[in-house]
Amino acid sequence: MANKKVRTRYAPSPTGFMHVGNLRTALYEYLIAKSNGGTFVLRIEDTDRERYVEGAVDVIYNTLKTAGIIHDEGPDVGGDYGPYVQSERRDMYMPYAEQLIKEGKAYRCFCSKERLEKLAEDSEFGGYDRHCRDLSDAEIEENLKNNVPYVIRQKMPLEGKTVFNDAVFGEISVDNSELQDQILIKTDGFPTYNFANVIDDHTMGITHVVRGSEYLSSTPKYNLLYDAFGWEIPTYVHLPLIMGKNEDGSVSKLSKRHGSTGFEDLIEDGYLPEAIINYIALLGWCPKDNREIFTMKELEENFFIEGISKSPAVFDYDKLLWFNAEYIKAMSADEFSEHAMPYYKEVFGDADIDYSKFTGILQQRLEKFKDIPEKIRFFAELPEYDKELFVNKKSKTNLENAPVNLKEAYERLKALPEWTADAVHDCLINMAKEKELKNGTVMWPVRIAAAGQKVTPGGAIEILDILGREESLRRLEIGLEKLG
RNA sequence: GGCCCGGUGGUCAAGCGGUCAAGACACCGCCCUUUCACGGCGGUAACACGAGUUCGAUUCUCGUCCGGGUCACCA
Repeated sequence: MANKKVRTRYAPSPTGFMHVGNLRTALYEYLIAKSNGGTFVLRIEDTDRERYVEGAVDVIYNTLKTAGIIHDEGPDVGGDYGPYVQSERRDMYMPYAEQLIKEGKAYRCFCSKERLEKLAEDSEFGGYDRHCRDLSDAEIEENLKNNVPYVIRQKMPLEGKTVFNDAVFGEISVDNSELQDQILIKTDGFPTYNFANVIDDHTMGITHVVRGSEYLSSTPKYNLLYDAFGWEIPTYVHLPLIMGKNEDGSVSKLSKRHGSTGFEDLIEDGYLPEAIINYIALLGWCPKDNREIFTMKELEENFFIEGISKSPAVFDYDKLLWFNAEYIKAMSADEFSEHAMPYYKEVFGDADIDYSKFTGILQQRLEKFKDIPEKIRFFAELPEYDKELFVNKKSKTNLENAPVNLKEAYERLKALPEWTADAVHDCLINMAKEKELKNGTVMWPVRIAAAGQKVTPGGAIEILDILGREESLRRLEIGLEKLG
């Protein structure tokens, strides 16, 4: 086994929605494969036609692609173990079930739905009573002849335990008496999810079955199937659940009521794919050196199964936001501008503007690109504001000195031969020095007049520089009017 | 309810018999500073509980409690 090449698979149902829990499962499957030089397979489990959603498969492709989780084999890229869409494999399951019948490990169950329902109502013993397990050959022949619909069930051992070893949770033991004679093939001839899963995983050579811990207690059923066929049981890697925090402080499995839980929702909310991946990689896994920032490549190099945690983790949007800001800060200026451009345009339309200056003031203080418009809107239009904004204790400004200093600054700026950031800077700093004032005493009223709001990205000098001479002076005049 | 799993600060988490119980996010304070941020420094805050085993338990065992998962002709 040690030498066997690792193969993992991600087997989503096309529902049109990629939950972050599923995304993390896909990520870990990918990382387990890649960190071992293995192969990552994508298999689409679309047997449930009733749940079929138009375009849902594309959502899967697009999500994996933008997330950087690239599969080596799959419906779109092919491979030696196809087909990779379950509905195209439907004919291969029945022979396996029939083989089990022949070997006495499974049987046809002719029980009607009504009988089963009654059974569930009547007894506190929930489950099938194995009524058809020991039908005589004659009875079976009779039913077959009369075309009585049937399912195929597996014969579970009546006593003993099934024990297996999970790579994360360790040894798990379940009494066989807990296990029902599970259905392998449904009345319509289609395999159940569990059965198809085992057949597919085996025939596709999957070595590591990675999935959420909700499968932990049903894993013995899978193993009994592997045993029945005499197949090697794969390595199981069960992942802890991702939880969401409820308003009352309790936690439960992450769902839509906790906020955005789909990959596309998160993107829509302004989170970068790299940040999302980085964050969820650490939600349930910890590197040896406790590092936080990882590119996908670095994750591939550092991931190891023993680092996976057993306990469920609460999804923390604050931490995700921090990752997002880190990724924004780490961008080159050009990269930042490229991401920011749609938002710049949202505020300024097609105006001819040197946006690089915006990038300069925004990059270090931005958490999400979608926050840009609200941060720079005041450049496009001076907001209504109250003159009380000119009062700031720390800068030692008040309604008495603000008009005086603003007036002085205005006159000096107006006389400036050229309007550059340096020129404006020197002008205002010199004024403060000459008047023996704190820099802030001069800067504060200027910035307030120029911006019309208390909090701004960048200071007075950057704002004046971006606004340009004409608009700057106009705004300062408005400020003086307000104060006068 | 039966069965399975989990339980270190508000959150993510290191730890794997002997530590003053790391680190990150969030929060608070200070510094830097023309606001806000960024950055720097510092702070508050945790081993669910009770028995064992042991010279010594956050680490091992059992019980209790709490939390979650699972018991389909769904996937």
